[in-house]
Amino acid sequence: MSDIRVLLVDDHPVVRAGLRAMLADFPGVTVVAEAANGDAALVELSRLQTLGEPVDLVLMDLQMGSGMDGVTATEKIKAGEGGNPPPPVLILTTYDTDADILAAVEAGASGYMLKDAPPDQIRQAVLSAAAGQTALAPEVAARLMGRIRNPSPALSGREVQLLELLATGMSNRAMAKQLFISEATVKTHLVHIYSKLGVDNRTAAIAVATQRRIIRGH
Amino acid sequence: MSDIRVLLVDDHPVVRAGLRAMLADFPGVTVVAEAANGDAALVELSRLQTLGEPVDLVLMDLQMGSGMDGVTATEKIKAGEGGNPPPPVLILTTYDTDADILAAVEAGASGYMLKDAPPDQIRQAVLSAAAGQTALAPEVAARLMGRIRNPSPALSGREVQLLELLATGMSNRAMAKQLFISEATVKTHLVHIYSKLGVDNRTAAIAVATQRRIIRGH
DNA sequence: CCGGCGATCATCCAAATGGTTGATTCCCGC
DNA sequence: GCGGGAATCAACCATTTGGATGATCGCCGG
Repeated sequence: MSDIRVLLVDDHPVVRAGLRAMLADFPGVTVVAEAANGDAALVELSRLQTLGEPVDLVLMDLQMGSGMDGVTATEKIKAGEGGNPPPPVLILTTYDTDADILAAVEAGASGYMLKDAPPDQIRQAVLSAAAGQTALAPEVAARLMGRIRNPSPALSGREVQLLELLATGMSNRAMAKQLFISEATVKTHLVHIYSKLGVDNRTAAIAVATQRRIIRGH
Repeated sequence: MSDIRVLLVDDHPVVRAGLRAMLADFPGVTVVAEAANGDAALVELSRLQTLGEPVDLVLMDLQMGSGMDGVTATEKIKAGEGGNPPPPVLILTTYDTDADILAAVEAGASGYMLKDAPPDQIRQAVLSAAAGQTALAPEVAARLMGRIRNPSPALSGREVQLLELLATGMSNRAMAKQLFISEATVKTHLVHIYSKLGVDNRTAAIAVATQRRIIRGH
Protein backbone atom coordinates (compact mmCIF):
# COMPACT_ATOMS: atom_id res chain seq x y z
CA MET A 1 0.00 0.00 0.00
CA SER A 2 1.36 3.36 -0.94
CA ASP A 3 1.90 6.28 1.39
CA ILE A 4 -0.77 8.72 2.44
CA ARG A 5 -0.11 11.85 0.43
CA VAL A 6 -0.57 14.95 2.56
CA LEU A 7 -0.96 18.64 1.73
CA LEU A 8 0.07 20.98 4.58
CA VAL A 9 -1.70 24.33 4.85
CA ASP A 10 -0.55 26.82 7.48
CA ASP A 11 0.62 30.39 7.29
CA HIS A 12 3.45 29.84 9.75
CA PRO A 13 6.66 28.45 8.29
CA VAL A 14 7.57 27.28 11.77
CA VAL A 15 4.42 25.23 12.09
CA ARG A 16 4.79 23.78 8.61
CA ALA A 17 8.33 22.75 9.46
CA GLY A 18 7.08 21.15 12.66
CA LEU A 19 4.39 19.18 10.90
CA ARG A 20 6.77 18.17 8.16
CA ALA A 21 9.28 16.91 10.71
CA MET A 22 6.58 15.17 12.68
CA LEU A 23 4.95 13.49 9.71
CA ALA A 24 8.35 12.39 8.44
CA ASP A 25 8.53 10.20 11.53
CA PHE A 26 5.21 8.55 10.75
CA PRO A 27 5.65 5.55 8.48
CA GLY A 28 3.20 5.51 5.60
CA VAL A 29 2.83 9.28 5.40
CA THR A 30 4.38 11.64 2.87
CA VAL A 31 4.07 15.41 2.66
CA VAL A 32 3.72 16.17 -1.03
CA ALA A 33 3.07 19.91 -0.90
CA GLU A 34 2.60 22.92 1.33
CA ALA A 35 0.59 26.12 1.16
CA ALA A 36 0.40 29.26 3.28
CA ASN A 37 -3.33 29.84 2.89
CA GLY A 38 -6.55 28.57 1.39
CA ASP A 39 -6.06 30.11 -2.02
CA ALA A 40 -2.66 28.54 -2.42
CA ALA A 41 -4.02 25.25 -1.13
CA LEU A 42 -6.67 25.09 -3.85
CA VAL A 43 -4.05 25.86 -6.47
CA GLU A 44 -1.80 23.12 -5.15
CA LEU A 45 -4.66 20.64 -5.07
CA SER A 46 -5.61 21.05 -8.68
CA ARG A 47 -1.99 21.29 -9.77
CA LEU A 48 -1.21 17.97 -8.13
CA GLN A 49 -4.28 16.36 -9.59
CA THR A 50 -3.46 17.39 -13.11
CA LEU A 51 -0.05 15.86 -12.53
CA GLY A 52 -1.76 12.60 -11.65
CA GLU A 53 -0.52 12.88 -8.09
CA PRO A 54 -3.71 13.40 -6.10
CA VAL A 55 -3.68 14.38 -2.45
CA ASP A 56 -5.06 11.91 0.11
CA LEU A 57 -5.40 14.33 2.99
CA VAL A 58 -5.37 18.06 3.60
CA LEU A 59 -3.96 19.08 6.97
CA MET A 60 -4.99 22.67 7.53
CA ASP A 61 -5.04 25.45 10.09
CA LEU A 62 -8.27 27.39 10.50
CA GLN A 63 -6.75 30.81 11.04
CA MET A 64 -4.65 32.10 8.21
CA GLY A 65 -3.07 35.52 8.41
CA SER A 66 -3.74 36.34 4.82
CA GLY A 67 -5.74 34.82 2.03
CA MET A 68 -8.70 32.49 2.29
CA ASP A 69 -9.42 31.14 5.77
CA GLY A 70 -9.64 27.48 6.65
CA VAL A 71 -13.39 27.19 6.80
CA THR A 72 -13.89 28.73 3.39
CA ALA A 73 -11.09 26.63 1.96
CA THR A 74 -12.66 23.50 3.41
CA GLU A 75 -15.97 24.34 1.82
CA LYS A 76 -14.38 24.90 -1.55
CA ILE A 77 -12.33 21.73 -1.35
CA LYS A 78 -15.43 19.74 -0.45
CA ALA A 79 -17.27 21.38 -3.30
CA GLY A 80 -14.70 19.83 -5.58
CA GLU A 81 -12.95 23.04 -6.55
CA GLY A 82 -9.54 21.61 -5.81
CA GLY A 83 -10.05 18.79 -8.26
CA ASN A 84 -12.14 15.65 -7.81
CA PRO A 85 -12.56 13.62 -5.73
CA PRO A 86 -12.17 15.94 -2.75
CA PRO A 87 -9.72 14.61 -0.17
CA PRO A 88 -10.56 14.51 3.55
CA VAL A 89 -9.72 17.72 5.38
CA LEU A 90 -8.22 17.46 8.85
CA ILE A 91 -8.24 20.71 10.80
CA LEU A 92 -5.27 21.27 13.06
CA THR A 93 -5.61 24.51 14.90
CA THR A 94 -4.97 26.34 18.14
CA TYR A 95 -8.42 27.05 19.52
CA ASP A 96 -11.26 24.81 20.53
CA THR A 97 -14.12 27.25 20.70
CA ASP A 98 -17.58 26.00 19.89
CA ALA A 99 -17.95 28.45 17.04
CA ASP A 100 -14.77 27.31 15.31
CA ILE A 101 -15.52 23.63 15.72
CA LEU A 102 -19.09 23.99 14.50
CA ALA A 103 -18.01 25.99 11.49
CA ALA A 104 -15.32 23.50 10.54
CA VAL A 105 -17.57 20.49 10.89
CA GLU A 106 -20.34 22.15 8.93
CA ALA A 107 -17.86 23.02 6.20
CA GLY A 108 -17.14 19.33 5.82
CA ALA A 109 -13.97 18.79 7.82
CA SER A 110 -13.22 15.15 8.66
CA GLY A 111 -11.49 15.98 11.88
CA TYR A 112 -10.54 18.67 14.35
CA MET A 113 -7.28 18.45 16.26
CA LEU A 114 -5.48 20.91 18.49
CA LYS A 115 -1.90 21.97 17.96
CA ASP A 116 -0.99 21.24 21.54
CA ALA A 117 -1.80 17.57 20.98
CA PRO A 118 1.03 15.09 21.41
CA PRO A 119 2.53 13.70 18.20
CA ASP A 120 0.93 10.33 18.73
CA GLN A 121 -2.55 11.82 18.81
CA ILE A 122 -1.82 13.72 15.64
CA ARG A 123 -0.55 10.56 14.01
CA GLN A 124 -3.74 8.69 14.89
CA ALA A 125 -5.84 11.53 13.56
CA VAL A 126 -3.95 11.66 10.27
CA LEU A 127 -4.36 7.95 9.71
CA SER A 128 -8.04 7.95 10.67
CA ALA A 129 -8.91 10.93 8.52
CA ALA A 130 -7.05 9.56 5.52
CA ALA A 131 -8.99 6.33 5.97
CA GLY A 132 -12.20 8.29 5.67
CA GLN A 133 -13.05 8.24 9.34
CA THR A 134 -13.75 11.13 11.65
CA ALA A 135 -10.98 12.20 13.99
CA LEU A 136 -11.75 14.54 16.84
CA ALA A 137 -9.40 15.62 19.58
CA PRO A 138 -10.46 14.28 22.98
CA GLU A 139 -11.09 17.81 24.21
CA VAL A 140 -13.22 18.52 21.19
CA ALA A 141 -15.09 15.23 21.42
CA ALA A 142 -15.73 15.81 25.10
CA ARG A 143 -17.05 19.24 24.36
CA LEU A 144 -19.43 17.93 21.73
CA MET A 145 -20.54 15.14 24.07
CA GLY A 146 -21.20 17.49 26.94
CA ARG A 147 -23.16 19.56 24.52
CA ILE A 148 -25.35 16.61 23.61
CA ARG A 149 -25.84 15.19 27.11
CA ASN A 150 -26.39 18.59 28.63
CA PRO A 151 -29.69 20.05 27.56
CA SER A 152 -27.87 23.36 27.65
CA PRO A 153 -29.91 25.34 25.20
CA ALA A 154 -27.86 25.25 22.03
CA LEU A 155 -27.36 28.48 20.22
CA SER A 156 -28.21 28.39 16.55
CA GLY A 157 -25.53 29.17 14.01
CA ARG A 158 -26.99 32.56 13.38
CA GLU A 159 -27.03 33.34 17.07
CA VAL A 160 -23.38 32.43 17.45
CA GLN A 161 -22.67 34.67 14.50
CA LEU A 162 -24.46 37.52 16.26
CA LEU A 163 -22.50 36.86 19.41
CA GLU A 164 -19.25 37.10 17.55
CA LEU A 165 -20.12 40.48 16.12
CA LEU A 166 -21.43 41.52 19.51
CA ALA A 167 -18.06 40.74 21.06
CA THR A 168 -16.36 43.13 18.69
CA GLY A 169 -18.43 45.91 20.20
CA MET A 170 -20.84 46.52 17.36
CA SER A 171 -24.21 48.20 17.94
CA ASN A 172 -27.47 46.60 16.89
CA ARG A 173 -27.60 48.88 13.91
CA ALA A 174 -24.07 48.02 12.84
CA MET A 175 -24.74 44.30 13.14
CA ALA A 176 -27.94 44.67 11.16
CA LYS A 177 -26.06 46.35 8.34
CA GLN A 178 -23.26 43.84 8.43
CA LEU A 179 -25.64 40.88 8.23
CA PHE A 180 -28.08 42.52 5.82
CA ILE A 181 -31.01 42.13 8.22
CA SER A 182 -33.14 44.63 10.12
CA GLU A 183 -32.46 45.93 13.59
CA ALA A 184 -35.67 44.25 14.66
CA THR A 185 -34.27 40.87 13.70
CA VAL A 186 -31.04 41.59 15.48
CA LYS A 187 -32.99 42.36 18.62
CA THR A 188 -35.00 39.21 18.31
CA HIS A 189 -31.83 37.15 18.03
CA LEU A 190 -30.33 38.95 20.99
CA VAL A 191 -33.35 38.24 23.15
CA HIS A 192 -33.07 34.56 22.28
CA ILE A 193 -29.37 34.59 23.03
CA TYR A 194 -29.94 36.26 26.39
CA SER A 195 -32.53 33.74 27.45
CA LYS A 196 -30.42 30.80 26.31
CA LEU A 197 -27.38 32.10 28.15
CA GLY A 198 -29.36 33.15 31.20
CA VAL A 199 -28.36 36.79 31.08
CA ASP A 200 -30.19 40.04 30.44
CA ASN A 201 -27.80 42.31 28.60
CA ARG A 202 -25.20 42.20 25.89
CA THR A 203 -22.09 42.59 27.96
CA ALA A 204 -23.11 39.76 30.25
CA ALA A 205 -23.82 37.67 27.16
CA ILE A 206 -20.30 38.26 25.94
CA ALA A 207 -18.87 37.44 29.35
CA VAL A 208 -20.76 34.15 29.56
CA ALA A 209 -20.14 33.20 25.94
CA THR A 210 -16.45 33.85 26.33
CA GLN A 211 -16.26 31.90 29.55
CA ARG A 212 -18.07 28.93 28.00
CA ARG A 213 -15.82 29.14 25.01
CA ILE A 214 -18.75 29.62 22.69
CA ILE A 215 -16.80 32.44 21.16
CA ARG A 216 -13.16 33.36 21.30
CA GLY A 217 -12.07 35.87 23.88
CA HIS A 218 -8.88 37.17 22.42
CA MET B 1 33.57 29.31 19.05
CA SER B 2 31.04 26.93 20.47
CA ASP B 3 27.41 26.67 19.48
CA ILE B 4 24.66 28.91 20.79
CA ARG B 5 22.80 26.81 23.31
CA VAL B 6 19.05 27.34 23.01
CA LEU B 7 16.11 26.51 25.28
CA LEU B 8 12.78 26.18 23.42
CA VAL B 9 9.61 27.10 25.30
CA ASP B 10 6.25 26.52 23.63
CA ASP B 11 3.18 24.58 24.65
CA HIS B 12 2.67 23.14 21.17
CA PRO B 13 4.68 20.03 20.35
CA VAL B 14 4.18 20.86 16.69
CA VAL B 15 5.77 24.28 17.06
CA ARG B 16 8.63 22.93 19.13
CA ALA B 17 9.29 20.34 16.44
CA GLY B 18 9.24 23.07 13.82
CA LEU B 19 11.70 25.23 15.68
CA ARG B 20 13.91 22.26 16.42
CA ALA B 21 13.97 21.33 12.74
CA MET B 22 14.55 24.91 11.71
CA LEU B 23 17.33 25.56 14.18
CA ALA B 24 19.00 22.30 13.24
CA ASP B 25 19.58 23.84 9.81
CA PHE B 26 21.27 26.87 11.33
CA PRO B 27 25.00 26.28 11.80
CA GLY B 28 26.25 27.34 15.21
CA VAL B 29 22.96 26.74 17.00
CA THR B 30 22.03 23.82 19.24
CA VAL B 31 18.76 23.15 21.02
CA VAL B 32 19.71 21.83 24.42
CA ALA B 33 16.30 21.62 26.06
CA GLU B 34 12.58 22.21 25.65
CA ALA B 35 9.75 23.19 27.93
CA ALA B 36 6.00 23.47 27.52
CA ASN B 37 5.50 26.50 29.75
CA GLY B 38 7.21 29.08 31.93
CA ASP B 39 7.37 26.95 35.04
CA ALA B 40 9.08 24.13 33.21
CA ALA B 41 11.39 26.61 31.52
CA LEU B 42 12.65 27.94 34.84
CA VAL B 43 13.22 24.41 36.07
CA GLU B 44 15.15 23.54 32.93
CA LEU B 45 17.25 26.69 33.19
CA SER B 46 18.44 26.03 36.70
CA ARG B 47 18.84 22.33 36.04
CA LEU B 48 21.12 23.02 33.10
CA GLN B 49 23.09 25.57 35.05
CA THR B 50 23.75 23.23 37.93
CA LEU B 51 24.96 20.77 35.31
CA GLY B 52 27.44 23.37 34.12
CA GLU B 53 25.67 23.60 30.78
CA PRO B 54 24.21 27.10 30.83
CA VAL B 55 21.71 28.28 28.23
CA ASP B 56 22.72 31.07 25.84
CA LEU B 57 19.25 31.95 24.60
CA VAL B 58 15.64 31.30 25.54
CA LEU B 59 13.26 31.14 22.58
CA MET B 60 9.79 31.46 23.98
CA ASP B 61 6.14 31.84 23.04
CA LEU B 62 4.10 34.40 24.97
CA GLN B 63 0.86 32.45 25.16
CA MET B 64 1.07 29.20 26.97
CA GLY B 65 -2.02 27.07 27.43
CA SER B 66 -1.16 26.07 30.96
CA GLY B 67 1.38 27.16 33.49
CA MET B 68 3.23 30.42 33.70
CA ASP B 69 2.83 32.73 30.71
CA GLY B 70 5.71 34.10 28.69
CA VAL B 71 5.77 37.59 30.15
CA THR B 72 5.90 36.35 33.72
CA ALA B 73 8.53 33.78 32.79
CA THR B 74 10.62 36.45 31.10
CA GLU B 75 10.47 38.60 34.22
CA LYS B 76 11.54 35.74 36.43
CA ILE B 77 14.34 34.74 34.11
CA LYS B 78 15.62 38.30 34.02
CA ALA B 79 15.36 38.45 37.80
CA GLY B 80 17.84 35.62 37.87
CA GLU B 81 15.44 32.93 39.10
CA GLY B 82 16.52 30.53 36.42
CA GLY B 83 20.12 30.66 37.53
CA ASN B 84 22.65 33.41 36.90
CA PRO B 85 23.54 35.05 34.62
CA PRO B 86 20.15 35.36 32.92
CA PRO B 87 20.26 34.48 29.22
CA PRO B 88 18.65 36.71 26.58
CA VAL B 89 14.99 35.95 25.95
CA LEU B 90 13.72 36.03 22.38
CA ILE B 91 9.95 36.06 22.11
CA LEU B 92 8.54 34.18 19.14
CA THR B 93 4.81 34.39 19.11
CA THR B 94 1.73 34.61 16.95
CA TYR B 95 0.28 38.00 17.78
CA ASP B 96 1.69 41.47 17.52
CA THR B 97 -0.74 43.40 19.68
CA ASP B 98 0.59 46.54 21.31
CA ALA B 99 0.09 45.31 24.82
CA ASP B 100 1.87 42.04 24.14
CA ILE B 101 4.89 43.72 22.69
CA LEU B 102 5.05 46.35 25.39
CA ALA B 103 4.69 43.77 28.12
CA ALA B 104 7.41 41.58 26.64
CA VAL B 105 9.84 44.44 26.19
CA GLU B 106 9.15 45.75 29.69
CA ALA B 107 9.69 42.27 31.08
CA GLY B 108 13.15 42.35 29.59
CA ALA B 109 12.83 40.42 26.35
CA SER B 110 15.70 40.94 23.90
CA GLY B 111 13.55 40.47 20.87
CA TYR B 112 10.07 39.93 19.53
CA MET B 113 9.51 37.87 16.40
CA LEU B 114 6.36 36.56 14.77
CA LYS B 115 5.81 32.92 13.95
CA ASP B 116 4.89 33.69 10.39
CA ALA B 117 8.36 35.07 9.78
CA PRO B 118 10.49 33.31 7.18
CA PRO B 119 13.23 31.04 8.53
CA ASP B 120 15.93 33.46 7.53
CA GLN B 121 14.46 36.24 9.63
CA ILE B 122 14.21 33.90 12.58
CA ARG B 123 17.81 32.85 12.10
CA GLN B 124 18.97 36.47 12.10
CA ALA B 125 16.97 37.17 15.25
CA VAL B 126 18.39 34.16 17.06
CA LEU B 127 21.95 35.17 16.26
CA SER B 128 21.38 38.81 17.18
CA ALA B 129 19.66 38.04 20.44
CA ALA B 130 22.30 35.52 21.47
CA ALA B 131 24.93 38.18 20.75
CA GLY B 132 23.19 40.45 23.22
CA GLN B 133 21.55 42.67 20.64
CA THR B 134 17.91 43.54 20.23
CA ALA B 135 15.97 41.79 17.49
CA LEU B 136 12.55 43.05 16.50
CA ALA B 137 10.42 41.84 13.63
CA PRO B 138 9.89 44.58 11.03
CA GLU B 139 6.16 44.59 11.73
CA VAL B 140 6.83 44.96 15.43
CA ALA B 141 9.39 47.71 14.96
CA ALA B 142 6.97 49.62 12.79
CA ARG B 143 4.23 49.26 15.36
CA LEU B 144 6.43 50.53 18.16
CA MET B 145 7.36 53.52 16.06
CA GLY B 146 3.73 54.35 15.44
CA ARG B 147 3.08 54.00 19.13
CA ILE B 148 5.81 56.43 20.06
CA ARG B 149 4.66 58.98 17.54
CA ASN B 150 1.08 58.59 18.63
CA PRO B 151 0.99 57.61 22.31
CA SER B 152 -2.41 56.54 23.56
CA PRO B 153 -3.53 58.04 26.85
CA ALA B 154 -3.10 55.75 29.82
CA LEU B 155 -6.12 54.63 31.78
CA SER B 156 -6.18 55.46 35.46
CA GLY B 157 -6.34 52.67 38.01
CA ARG B 158 -9.95 53.41 38.75
CA GLU B 159 -10.79 53.28 35.08
CA VAL B 160 -9.18 49.89 34.67
CA GLN B 161 -11.14 48.73 37.69
CA LEU B 162 -14.33 49.89 36.00
CA LEU B 163 -13.36 48.10 32.83
CA GLU B 164 -12.86 44.86 34.68
CA LEU B 165 -16.32 45.01 36.19
CA LEU B 166 -17.67 46.06 32.84
CA ALA B 167 -16.23 42.94 31.24
CA THR B 168 -18.17 40.74 33.65
CA GLY B 169 -21.36 42.16 32.21
CA MET B 170 -22.40 44.39 35.11
CA SER B 171 -24.77 47.32 34.60
CA ASN B 172 -23.88 50.86 35.62
CA ARG B 173 -26.05 50.53 38.67
CA ALA B 174 -24.45 47.26 39.70
CA MET B 175 -20.97 48.71 39.29
CA ALA B 176 -21.95 51.77 41.29
CA LYS B 177 -23.13 49.59 44.17
CA GLN B 178 -20.07 47.39 43.98
CA LEU B 179 -17.70 50.35 44.11
CA PHE B 180 -19.76 52.41 46.56
CA ILE B 181 -20.06 55.32 44.17
CA SER B 182 -23.00 56.88 42.34
CA GLU B 183 -24.18 55.93 38.90
CA ALA B 184 -23.25 59.43 37.80
CA THR B 185 -19.64 58.76 38.68
CA VAL B 186 -19.69 55.46 36.91
CA LYS B 187 -20.94 57.20 33.80
CA THR B 188 -18.25 59.84 34.03
CA HIS B 189 -15.58 57.19 34.27
CA LEU B 190 -17.08 55.33 31.33
CA VAL B 191 -17.07 58.44 29.18
CA HIS B 192 -13.38 58.95 29.97
CA ILE B 193 -12.65 55.33 29.18
CA TYR B 194 -14.48 55.54 25.87
CA SER B 195 -12.57 58.59 24.77
CA LYS B 196 -9.22 57.13 25.81
CA LEU B 197 -9.91 53.90 23.99
CA GLY B 198 -11.40 55.63 21.00
CA VAL B 199 -14.77 53.87 21.18
CA ASP B 200 -18.32 54.96 21.89
CA ASN B 201 -19.98 52.18 23.83
CA ARG B 202 -19.27 49.64 26.51
CA THR B 203 -19.03 46.54 24.40
CA ALA B 204 -16.52 48.15 22.09
CA ALA B 205 -14.56 49.29 25.12
CA ILE B 206 -14.37 45.71 26.33
CA ALA B 207 -13.35 44.50 22.90
CA VAL B 208 -10.54 47.02 22.63
CA ALA B 209 -9.40 46.62 26.22
CA THR B 210 -9.33 42.86 25.86
CA GLN B 211 -7.42 43.01 22.64
CA ARG B 212 -4.88 45.38 24.09
CA ARG B 213 -4.66 43.18 27.12
CA ILE B 214 -5.62 46.01 29.41
CA ILE B 215 -7.94 43.49 30.95
CA ARG B 216 -7.88 39.75 30.65
CA GLY B 217 -10.37 38.19 28.31
CA HIS B 218 -10.59 34.65 29.54
C1' DC C 1 -48.87 16.92 5.44
C1' DC C 2 -48.57 18.92 9.63
C1' DG C 3 -45.98 20.75 13.73
C1' DG C 4 -42.04 22.88 15.24
C1' DC C 5 -38.13 25.62 14.82
C1' DG C 6 -35.10 29.03 12.80
C1' DA C 7 -34.88 33.31 10.61
C1' DT C 8 -37.02 37.24 9.33
C1' DC C 9 -39.60 41.71 10.35
C1' DA C 10 -42.91 45.23 12.78
C1' DT C 11 -44.68 48.06 16.58
C1' DC C 12 -44.94 49.88 21.06
C1' DC C 13 -43.16 51.00 25.40
C1' DA C 14 -40.00 51.03 29.42
C1' DA C 15 -35.42 51.14 31.01
C1' DA C 16 -30.63 51.61 30.44
C1' DT C 17 -27.00 53.75 28.38
C1' DG C 18 -24.45 57.61 26.21
C1' DG C 19 -23.22 62.72 25.94
C1' DT C 20 -22.94 67.24 27.87
C1' DT C 21 -22.24 70.70 31.15
C1' DG C 22 -20.84 72.09 35.35
C1' DA C 23 -19.19 71.64 40.06
C1' DT C 24 -16.47 70.02 44.30
C1' DT C 25 -12.70 67.80 46.62
C1' DC C 26 -8.15 65.97 47.06
C1' DC C 27 -3.51 65.33 45.99
C1' DC C 28 0.68 65.95 43.39
C1' DG C 29 4.33 68.55 41.31
C1' DC C 30 6.47 72.82 39.87
C1' DG D 1 0.42 78.31 46.44
C1' DC D 2 -1.30 77.40 41.96
C1' DG D 3 -2.49 74.44 37.92
C1' DG D 4 -3.89 70.08 36.69
C1' DG D 5 -5.43 65.62 36.83
C1' DA D 6 -8.21 62.07 39.28
C1' DA D 7 -12.34 61.07 41.50
C1' DT D 8 -16.62 62.30 42.95
C1' DC D 9 -21.54 63.87 42.05
C1' DA D 10 -25.89 66.25 39.73
C1' DA D 11 -29.20 67.35 36.17
C1' DC D 12 -30.69 67.10 31.65
C1' DC D 13 -31.56 65.12 27.18
C1' DA D 14 -30.88 62.04 23.06
C1' DT D 15 -30.15 57.53 21.62
C1' DT D 16 -29.88 52.72 22.29
C1' DT D 17 -31.17 48.71 24.22
C1' DG D 18 -34.37 45.49 26.29
C1' DG D 19 -38.93 43.16 26.54
C1' DA D 20 -43.40 41.84 24.84
C1' DT D 21 -46.46 40.49 21.29
C1' DG D 22 -47.50 39.00 16.96
C1' DA D 23 -46.70 37.68 12.29
C1' DT D 24 -44.71 35.47 7.83
C1' DC D 25 -41.81 32.15 5.43
C1' DG D 26 -39.14 27.97 4.57
C1' DC D 27 -37.35 23.72 5.93
C1' DC D 28 -37.04 19.28 8.22
C1' DG D 29 -38.76 15.14 10.35
C1' DG D 30 -42.29 12.15 11.99
